[in-house]
Amino acid sequence: MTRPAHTDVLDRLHALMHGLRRHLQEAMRQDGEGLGPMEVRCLAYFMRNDGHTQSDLVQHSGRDKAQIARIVKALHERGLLQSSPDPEDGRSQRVSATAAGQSLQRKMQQHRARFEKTMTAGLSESERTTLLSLLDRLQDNVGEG
Amino acid sequence: MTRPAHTDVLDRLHALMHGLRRHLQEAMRQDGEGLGPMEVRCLAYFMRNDGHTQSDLVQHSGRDKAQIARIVKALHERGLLQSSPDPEDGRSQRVSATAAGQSLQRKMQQHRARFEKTMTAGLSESERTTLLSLLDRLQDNVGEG
DNA sequence: TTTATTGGATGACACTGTCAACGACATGGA
DNA sequence: TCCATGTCGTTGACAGTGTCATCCAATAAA
Repeated sequence: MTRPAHTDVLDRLHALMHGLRRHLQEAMRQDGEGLGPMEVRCLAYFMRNDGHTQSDLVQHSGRDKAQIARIVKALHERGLLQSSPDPEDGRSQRVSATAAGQSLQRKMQQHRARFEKTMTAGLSESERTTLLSLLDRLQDNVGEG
Repeated sequence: MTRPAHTDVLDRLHALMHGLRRHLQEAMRQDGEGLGPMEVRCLAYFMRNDGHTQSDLVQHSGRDKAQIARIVKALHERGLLQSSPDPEDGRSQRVSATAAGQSLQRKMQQHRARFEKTMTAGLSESERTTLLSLLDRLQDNVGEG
């Protein structure tokens, strides 16, 4: 008899992410002016790292630079990000969030925080810590390939 | 001073899934005849639930029926799934995996199991159990909306 | 100066997820 | 029986995401 499957963690993670995306995208549509999750993340990055470049974000996030370039462009066109040429490197643009971008990002961050709180409801502080550390260890195991 | 962010779990899960998708898609390209992850899942479902219908899978997975329909169709055209009309309901098709589908799915399942093993390397059995139970509790918290 | 590298933009494509609409069949009630 | 309503499955359309390859301009290295 074939064993049912040693993929419990995988299955759980997948199911969890599915419900998670639905929830967050819902919230973003209501209150996020139609921004996608990645756009929110990108905005958050440049709010926390004012004046960084696209490349910085590419390196930090591990995402494809094409994807980042398009997201930055879209946020720029919406007036949520602004860029100024890097005085030390003519290829780079130093990116930062506009006032509108900061305001919107704060609202989105509250959404995310509220959602995380809902998701982790019923977990004690030590359970939460345990979960975080376990997830980090999984991440370390798949990080380098 | 603004608090850094109470979205640690969210962030971890997101990062984890990103690396995870890359790994699995890589494996599927090598050894999976170009099947997408969802196609593999779908195939696995009909292998474990022989003779079920598309609707069963829709209900079980929570996915959109349009998505399921296209995946089933694709797998059908590749000769990995076969369907026969339901004698009790002229609208339904009873779906099952062909021999080729079963063989391929077994290979994919091994990939998934191996990957899960890599991912959870270094976790003791009790840690693994703890992780599963914590993930389930998160799932419960977001499951119903 | 010539060459290699890097930041960034763009095109192309695949996978996923979602919504709307449709045809075919099923079922309940008038 | 006939009609309304609901369900199974199909298809079209579209948005978001992830990836690869290519290109330009500017910089750094030879």
